[in-house]
Amino acid sequence: MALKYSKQREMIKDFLMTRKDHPTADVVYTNVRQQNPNISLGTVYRNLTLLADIGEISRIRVGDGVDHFDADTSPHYHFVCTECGSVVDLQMKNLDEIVTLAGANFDGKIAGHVTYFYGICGNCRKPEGTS
Amino acid sequence: MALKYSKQREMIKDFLMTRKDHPTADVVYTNVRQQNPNISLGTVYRNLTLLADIGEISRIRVGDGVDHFDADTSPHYHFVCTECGSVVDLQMKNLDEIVTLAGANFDGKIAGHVTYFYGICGNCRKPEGTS
DNA sequence: TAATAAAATAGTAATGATTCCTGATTTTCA
DNA sequence: TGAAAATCAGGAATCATTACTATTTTATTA
Repeated sequence: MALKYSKQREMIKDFLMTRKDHPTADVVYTNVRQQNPNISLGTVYRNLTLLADIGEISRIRVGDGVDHFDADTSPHYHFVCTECGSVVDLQMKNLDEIVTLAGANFDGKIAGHVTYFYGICGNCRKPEGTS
Repeated sequence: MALKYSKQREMIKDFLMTRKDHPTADVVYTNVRQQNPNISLGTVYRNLTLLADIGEISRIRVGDGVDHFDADTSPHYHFVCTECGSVVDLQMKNLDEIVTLAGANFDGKIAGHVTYFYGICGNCRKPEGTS
């Protein structure tokens, strides 16, 4: 079970760290392939899952049927554009206090929450040809 | 495009209304099949999507890779058990004010939010054999 | 009520994201 | 260096969901 170094894993992590958006496995694959044309899609998936499991990256699910990945593991919220599908970070305070609200009338143990916002992003909002 | 009556659609909606939990398409399928053994899985998916599109039911995505459906379309929040995977309703106030927080430092237009909570449900929390 | 157009169905094939499998290659460390 | 363990490439398999098509239902209208 001991983790061993892998060139591929390093490339995947490095690529993810260069991106402010939150690429999908397939986007990671096509990009990393430009440096290493032999890397396989399975390797990308396996390493993204591994990195997420050990907490070096985080997996983002925003209901579009595809997992996104983020090299920034600090807690923060995301916005999904319903027009272009882009996923971007939001600058806002943490909302952990809502867990208390949720637990008030509940007999289980709430460990955390998942929140994301949706709407039209700044780019899609601008009409065509507006400078 | 006019909607026509369909026995299958009625059965699906009726079944969903009897459930407090939030069944997946496959659960709907196996249950409705007890009344109508000829119904096809495609018909279940098509009608669930149609009913969700016209707002008669709602589609719930809680990151487990499977869509859940809910006959209660009023806005409310869900809890997902990380142990047994069950999805249940939470009794708590609406959190729409967080959309304002999210929009404060953002140049797009935020239309809404998706929030769900996770942890251990009341059933899974109880040790075996405890009465 | 019969004819007819539109919508819906059953059954099956196709899709797309992701995971699994296998034999070959790397990494690690004694 | 040598060998065990981890990782890889490539491809097959899985699983939820959607698409396709010939047939059946529903609704409308003569």
